Amino acid sequence: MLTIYNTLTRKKEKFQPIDAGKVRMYVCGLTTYDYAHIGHARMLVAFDVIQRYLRYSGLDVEYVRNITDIDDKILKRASENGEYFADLTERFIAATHEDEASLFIQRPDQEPRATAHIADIVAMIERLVEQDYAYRAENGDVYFSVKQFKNYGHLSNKNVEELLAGARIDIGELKRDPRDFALWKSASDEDVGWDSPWGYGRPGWHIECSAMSTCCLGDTFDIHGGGSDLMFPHHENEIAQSEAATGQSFARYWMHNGPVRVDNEKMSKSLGNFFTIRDVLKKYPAEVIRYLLVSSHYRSPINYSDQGLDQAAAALGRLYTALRDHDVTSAKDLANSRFEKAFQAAMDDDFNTPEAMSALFDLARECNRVAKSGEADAEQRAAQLARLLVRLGGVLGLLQGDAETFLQSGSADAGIDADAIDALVAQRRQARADKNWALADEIRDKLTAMDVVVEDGADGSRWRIERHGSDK
RNA sequence: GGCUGGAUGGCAGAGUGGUCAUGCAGCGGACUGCAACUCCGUUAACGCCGGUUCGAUUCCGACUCCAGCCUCCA
Repeated sequence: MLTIYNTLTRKKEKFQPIDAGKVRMYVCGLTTYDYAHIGHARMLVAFDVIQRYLRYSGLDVEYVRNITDIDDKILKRASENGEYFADLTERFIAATHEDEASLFIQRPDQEPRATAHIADIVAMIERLVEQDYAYRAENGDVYFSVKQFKNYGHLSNKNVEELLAGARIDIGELKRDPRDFALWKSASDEDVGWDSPWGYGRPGWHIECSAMSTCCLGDTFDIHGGGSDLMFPHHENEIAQSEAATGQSFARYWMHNGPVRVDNEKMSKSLGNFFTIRDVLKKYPAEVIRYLLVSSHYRSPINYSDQGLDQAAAALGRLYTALRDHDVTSAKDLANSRFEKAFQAAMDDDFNTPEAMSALFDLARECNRVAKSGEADAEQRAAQLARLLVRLGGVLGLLQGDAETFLQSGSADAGIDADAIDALVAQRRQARADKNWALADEIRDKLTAMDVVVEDGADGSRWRIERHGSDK
């Protein structure tokens, strides 16, 4: 039985979809004016794993993740670059899709863009205005009236009165109440914008998610996700807008992934302490990054460091080592093994990936043990275990590559010369055949200097790369 | 200040009222020309102070420290 930690109640709850067997999930995606960083990757991977596990569990998933392709930061950046905003966003949407593919993140079922839903946004604002939940200011801005919505602050546990005390009151304020937030921002004719009943302008940030989620999934749906930093005010505002507009309850389960930290501070654009996905891909294989992101529980903060990536590489290497030499594709697919049960139990407990991973390591050990047991059907059984390892790894988006390829891969920039390494290994094999141990050791030292580890087996030697990202 | 969440062995990171997390590292052994890989065994932890309990790292309370949100942010 799947349980999910619901931010709304601050408790783990039994997951019961609105329609049996079907899950509708909306996740707040990226604002596309720059390359995605590891903090974004964390969100993308977390919900990718969730989505994969829901499907693995036999549920029919409709996964929607939006793209914010119009907002102040986009316009500012486009203006700085001297380019049309849509050229900027198209470029970074394409770049982000590349990064997602690198990290084995599956595409959502729908990926709505704000600019393609202006009519839905306007329609929702109209409903809010009609019901007095929103009002037009003198300059054409439209604001949501927070005090009109009784449940405001429920998700983030904010006291509306205290918000008022702390709110900034700008000079020349157009809002009736400082807590109110913009649904529609007026724009001058030369700015990017769309016509609306309140004049030329563009949508506020929060309303797009209300409009797109409702549009794609209905007034009420199962799961709404996003980074924990979006809880307030973004998600709080979404709830207010959506429930005010539709009169229906909005999302049932709210899920928030934890931040990525660098030196104990949140990685963020404003702090400037971020590493883009592409930066890190130059130093480490994509799967290592993904492993790092899955090796902590999705709600916990995760620290980003080269040391962490090195450890992730070592751990992943262990799993891939177990897969070597086994004919996975033709092996029988094991069902209902104790390993899979342990994996499921962990994942059913609010997607506890670290614990699920421990089941994978137990499985890898068993696979190694069986393989060298010397029993008659050892290889066959080991291959079955390996196949299971690949299948369960796949639920986490891991272990889908060729084992030898992974073990012999470095970073994109490592410049590994496999031919040269093979040549040295061949020389060493001859030296060993000649029992020239001095020469064999000398060649091994050379390989070690190249970050290559040789492993001598009964039927020849092979090699793998030992990664030391922090040394470079 | 308000609201969240956290403090676990050398590092990372789960979890549990009394018995194994797991990975890396360490130690002993098997294997190996020596190693590596692998296997077997093994060391080691639960911020601080009280309380509940036969027994708490796990429940409750205080304290200290850390982080996130309260302003754009995954």
